[in-house]
Amino acid sequence: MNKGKITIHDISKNLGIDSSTVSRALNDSPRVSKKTKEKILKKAEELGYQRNSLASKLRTNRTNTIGVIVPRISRHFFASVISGIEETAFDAGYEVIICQSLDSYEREKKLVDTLLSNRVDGILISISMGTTNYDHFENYKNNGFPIIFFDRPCEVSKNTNIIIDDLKASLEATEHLILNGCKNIAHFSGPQTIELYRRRYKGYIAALEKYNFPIREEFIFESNLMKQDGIQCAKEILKLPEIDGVFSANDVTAISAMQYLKTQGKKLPEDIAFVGFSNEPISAVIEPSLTTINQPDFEMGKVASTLLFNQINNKTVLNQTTILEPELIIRKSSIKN
Amino acid sequence: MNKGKITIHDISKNLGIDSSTVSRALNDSPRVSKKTKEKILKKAEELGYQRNSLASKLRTNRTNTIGVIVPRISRHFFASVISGIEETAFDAGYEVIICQSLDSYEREKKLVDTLLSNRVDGILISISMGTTNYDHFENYKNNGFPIIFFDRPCEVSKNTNIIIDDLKASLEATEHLILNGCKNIAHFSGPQTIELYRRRYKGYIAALEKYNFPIREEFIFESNLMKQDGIQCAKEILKLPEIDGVFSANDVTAISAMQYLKTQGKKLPEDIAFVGFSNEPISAVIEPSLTTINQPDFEMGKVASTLLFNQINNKTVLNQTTILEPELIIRKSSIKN
DNA sequence: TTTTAAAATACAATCGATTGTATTTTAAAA
DNA sequence: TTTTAAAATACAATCGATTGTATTTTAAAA
Repeated sequence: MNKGKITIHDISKNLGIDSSTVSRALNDSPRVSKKTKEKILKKAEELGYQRNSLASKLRTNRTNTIGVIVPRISRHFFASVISGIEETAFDAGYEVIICQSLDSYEREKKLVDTLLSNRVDGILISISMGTTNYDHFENYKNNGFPIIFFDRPCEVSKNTNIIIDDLKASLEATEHLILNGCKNIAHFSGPQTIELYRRRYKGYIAALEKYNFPIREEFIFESNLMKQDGIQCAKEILKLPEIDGVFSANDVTAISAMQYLKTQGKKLPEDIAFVGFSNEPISAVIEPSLTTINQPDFEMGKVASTLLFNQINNKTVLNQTTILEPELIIRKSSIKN
Repeated sequence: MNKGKITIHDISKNLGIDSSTVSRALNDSPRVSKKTKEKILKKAEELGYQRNSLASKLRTNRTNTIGVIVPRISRHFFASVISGIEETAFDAGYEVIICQSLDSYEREKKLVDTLLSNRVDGILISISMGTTNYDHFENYKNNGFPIIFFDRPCEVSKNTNIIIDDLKASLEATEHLILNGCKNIAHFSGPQTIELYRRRYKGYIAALEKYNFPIREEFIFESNLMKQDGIQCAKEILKLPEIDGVFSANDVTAISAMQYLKTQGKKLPEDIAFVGFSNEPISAVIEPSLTTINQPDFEMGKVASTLLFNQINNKTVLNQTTILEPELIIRKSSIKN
């Protein structure tokens, strides 16, 4: 029936009140009398009026919307960051548009474009693994558009980044293996094009150096840290029987490696101890349960969004890196009795 | 510097070409000559023009955007459904706005409202656990607005629902426990206000009836199926030592119950066999690995979105339920040697 | 009761893109 | 070279809400 949506003009005509007054009434402006407001609100309800945000956003040049781009929403870490963002956003009266880049550069670029054409007030992004070119951010940053990078920072030029102290956490994780008797510790590393994995790598190296352990290139396995990469790494490890500990740059790879090694008759943690990174929910329930680094995910979301809202409202761009503290969660996979 | 965004009017003035021609050129209309198009495209690029989707959507009364509301994006099942939706949407040239209701009725209502005020062309929704009142859908449905319900259908009046065959799957799951020697099978059930959990409950009952097993009320535990509910259920089970099998309406509860029972010295599956529902990734890696029902998640997303796009474009509302086939994945938790 | 200030409401322009219609330009036909 | 049809471009209205300014109404003060 009622094909065309009800507009303020319908209410206006219906009541013989100018649409500007209707608009002000619906926005609870003090310029409209109580009596008129009530009449308008009642009629709006009656006609099933629903504000057209597109028109409102176009006119006011303010969308009260932010965009969030993460590699994948299914990752527990990102889902938690998003929860943190949404909580802050809700309180601040912002809408949140969630997007996943699936770690593809092309997709990420397209998403940034779509968000901007929808005139979001700011963007929070954890850049995709496939991204090595940052031009699509530079343009907008130069115009003072608020973009904040979290977890996986933007490496070029000055930006507002929110990261965790990967280096320190990785050093601690590796040190923990050393203190638990590991002599030959391998590292499952991610793509070195990504700053975050370089920091984790550096933490591993720093721990070895601290204890005067030799750095052995053949103990370092670089991959995309997917499930199948873990199996591949595990196979390589079996060729190097002296390896008695692994610090993996994420949980997923550690877990798939562990599962494979178990099928090959390895005893964990007795033969090989493991420490992961991220504290995926799965880590707590596998056997042996995985020692890992817990990241302050929810907090990261809150911090990132709070900073973004500040930038949006004060128009002050900080270009400053905030570092949050992660925490080593000790479980069974790293304790050789 | 360049505070105000570039519009077609800037290009228009800059080249002395009317803005309508600029608009048509940017949309590759055949009404503009090749030469003019090239000139306009070049200038647009040069000025860093970016279309204002808000204005475009307002004018055309078409947003090419759909909204998706799920209880939580972190749930593997929903993340996969979303991937399916996004794939179809991408091919069809639609934007997707992802929202999570966190199983709250209030939040869900607000999200529906926000999506509609942003004039999405249609909505895909898996209703929240907290939702028992469906008025917020009825209004819009009556106006012919395309809404499709998936996984957790809308129970009132006629709607387009896409569900899996929960009853059949639950029957199979329970039957599987019976065939593997379980004599006293408990059921962890969800809120009976939700159709989906009623169907799973019915499947459980149907299996018992098929094999002439008595239905014992004290073996049926209703909860919200969260992690802590599983522990609670496990505690109850310990008081009923005759229970030798459990069919749980989701994996999360099954897993936390299993973990608790293990700490209490129970042998799984020897003492108590388990079958879950959902095939969460975690199910494959716990010990014993959990037998469960795999739902065609990605496919559900594709089917739901395809149906939605049809409704949007043909204006034909089907009000028809599509039932997809789930699959029993047999792992170790249910096989008593 | 008249004057005046304040309160309430109306008028009109605007945000940026789109689109039906009118006008101008170009090229083909006479 | 003039006429005519087609191609290209310009004009102007519109989508729905907002907002600065102008006008009208109301209520208080004189």
